[in-house]
Amino acid sequence: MRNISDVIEQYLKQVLKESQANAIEIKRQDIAQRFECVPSQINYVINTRFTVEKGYLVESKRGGGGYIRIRRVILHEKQDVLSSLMDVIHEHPRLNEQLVENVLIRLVEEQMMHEQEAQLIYHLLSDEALNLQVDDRSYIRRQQLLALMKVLRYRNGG
Amino acid sequence: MRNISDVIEQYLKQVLKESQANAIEIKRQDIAQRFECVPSQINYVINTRFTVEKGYLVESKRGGGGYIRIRRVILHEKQDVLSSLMDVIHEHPRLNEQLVENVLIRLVEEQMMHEQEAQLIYHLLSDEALNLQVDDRSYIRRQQLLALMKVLRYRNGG
DNA sequence: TAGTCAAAAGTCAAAGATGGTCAGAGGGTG
DNA sequence: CACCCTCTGACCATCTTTGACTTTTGACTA
Repeated sequence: MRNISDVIEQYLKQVLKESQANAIEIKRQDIAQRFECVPSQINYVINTRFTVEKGYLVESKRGGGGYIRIRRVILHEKQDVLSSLMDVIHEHPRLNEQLVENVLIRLVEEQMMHEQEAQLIYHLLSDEALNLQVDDRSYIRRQQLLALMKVLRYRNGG
Repeated sequence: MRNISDVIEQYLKQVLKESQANAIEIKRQDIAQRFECVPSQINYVINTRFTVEKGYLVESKRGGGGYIRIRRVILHEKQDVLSSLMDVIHEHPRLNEQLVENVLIRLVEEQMMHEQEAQLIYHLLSDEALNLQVDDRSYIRRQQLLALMKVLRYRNGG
């Protein structure tokens, strides 16, 4: 294998495969030392090889006792629904309650989330909760709906 | 376990669980000695792990015969859990990710919402989604958490 | 009773321990 | 050469650990 990133990637996937749980916890510094590279190389490997699209979820904690946790997740099969909804969200300059409702209803219809969850989120994104200028409301809604889509991508085994 | 704070946290929770009453009384110096750390480490553990929103109440007394008493708050009415959390949300000037997480975990523990719902909301309220100034983030989180409480109130028969 | 002292616990800021980011250098390939 | 990955290191953010200094409390003493 030519580059160190590929080697580290293989190593991490191997460890992941061998672990009972579908998750591993590593110390960045340890891995860097093992492969004699700078610590930020590990971030590079994670950012390029362990992305959500590829079915991995990464969490970490800094400070004493810090760690990086890599989890294997199952991607939702309806990625196309999500990307089409993301397009809608991007294209609309103004995101009003009606649009939020439509998006949420669609997600429920596609069985990507439960009625109750949609209900909750609808309230969080209501005009009442987002007591702001129209533009700011749109901004928050856009950000949060996109964040929602991101979570729904895997929404399984996580 | 990764760091001494986590170890002490687990220990205290264990002792709390094993005690008949839902409260324990410790001597700071004793705990520090047992875990070979400085006494103020105990304060750190208490301040970060036994907070009000997590459902703990801490009282103490200095001087001879001093102690630290940790009490697990047990609220029988869901209504009480909600209003206690609303108080926390109102009182905190800054609502960071950690506090949001604590509140959501508490709501799940108290069986007022499902794990997955908490997961979704956590992501909507993350720093990443709320890409704003600190104060604006706090404002949105406060508004939305309060909106959440409101929904949970009638959803759980308040 | 008031003052003093020692024995707790509290506070806070600095140091330590991790991980994250980003821009630029390095290197391989069409 | 141009472009796209990789690699590196300086600088940043966050969580933990430590210790000096402060406050509170109760017992003892004058």
